[in-house]
Amino acid sequence: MKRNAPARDPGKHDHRKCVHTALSTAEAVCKARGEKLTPVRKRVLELVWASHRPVGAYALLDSLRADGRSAAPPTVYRALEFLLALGLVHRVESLNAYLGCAHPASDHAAQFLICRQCGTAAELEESDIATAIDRHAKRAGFAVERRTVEAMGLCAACQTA
Amino acid sequence: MKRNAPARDPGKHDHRKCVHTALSTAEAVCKARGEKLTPVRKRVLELVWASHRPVGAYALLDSLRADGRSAAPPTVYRALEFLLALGLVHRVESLNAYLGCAHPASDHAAQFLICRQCGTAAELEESDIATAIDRHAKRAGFAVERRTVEAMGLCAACQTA
DNA sequence: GCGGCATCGGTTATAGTATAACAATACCAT
DNA sequence: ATGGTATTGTTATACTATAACCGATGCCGC
Repeated sequence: MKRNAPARDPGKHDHRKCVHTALSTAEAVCKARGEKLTPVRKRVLELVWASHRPVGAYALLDSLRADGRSAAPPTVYRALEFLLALGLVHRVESLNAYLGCAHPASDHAAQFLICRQCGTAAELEESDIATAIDRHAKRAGFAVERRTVEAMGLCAACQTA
Repeated sequence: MKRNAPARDPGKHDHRKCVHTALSTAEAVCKARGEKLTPVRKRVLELVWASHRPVGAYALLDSLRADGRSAAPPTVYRALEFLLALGLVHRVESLNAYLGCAHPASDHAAQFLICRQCGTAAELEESDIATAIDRHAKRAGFAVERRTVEAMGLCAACQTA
């Protein structure tokens, strides 16, 4: 699997802007919730947003160390825990990896489309998927609290290639 | 989380029969596909079916060793790989654990309802959930190959308790 | 200012999950 | 019996995650 190319065709979006938006939103979310976006947390968020691919915790750790920062696994896991709690990043269960959240403002049920070829992940936020799950769960008497929905396959670009 | 009680109210189903059915079906599936259900594989399947809870690979390993069998991680991972390939067990991504498949005959898209209290997992097989995912994926130009759908929450029994 | 408290990050150690690589064995077909 | 293939044994190691403890920092009330 290719993992080093840019996450999307660079012609198709300004990734710098992408990251900048994510960081600004994060500042706003933290302010609103009375939480602090410390340098470590901010840097981890920035690193997660460095691509549109889910990133492993240890890859983030390596990047922190490359910054010259003293870091150990708890450093990155604590930052991720914080960011996850605020909905600023998602965990991709089927990859044990983390992804920047595209819509952190809302307390949403997200779904992911993960390309097995290029590794990019797109985030959906379709309420009817969540609703369908909840409906069948309810029929079984089950009270849903969290949903994990991840589709593996090929993105548009990798299908043609 | 309670993890030692029986998976369901023992009055509600004959679990011995449950396991027996799973093993017979497995024999049939293997025969039909020209694969061998060796003693290790059969035993791992039986252990996975010992409860209606997802079981970790290392718990299976401990059980194999308790049998007096010489076993190491690859022993159980190879058996699981085999059983997964035949659709006889599922992997629950959000728990890194394995669950006997309730409907191994069909090549189905399964969904799971996992109780965070008692640890039991119920398997659904609702085509409309898969269809909803596929529909939104298609709109994004994404070709779905596998879906992971796992709902965490409280089962009927644990809600009343 | 000072003490007390809470939060955060650093550090070490360890738990938990999974696979690579190679050796030995069992099984089957000829 | 012989050779080939599938399976299992064995050792080592990689990858993912958390526990526990400590020191630094900053804030708050007095």
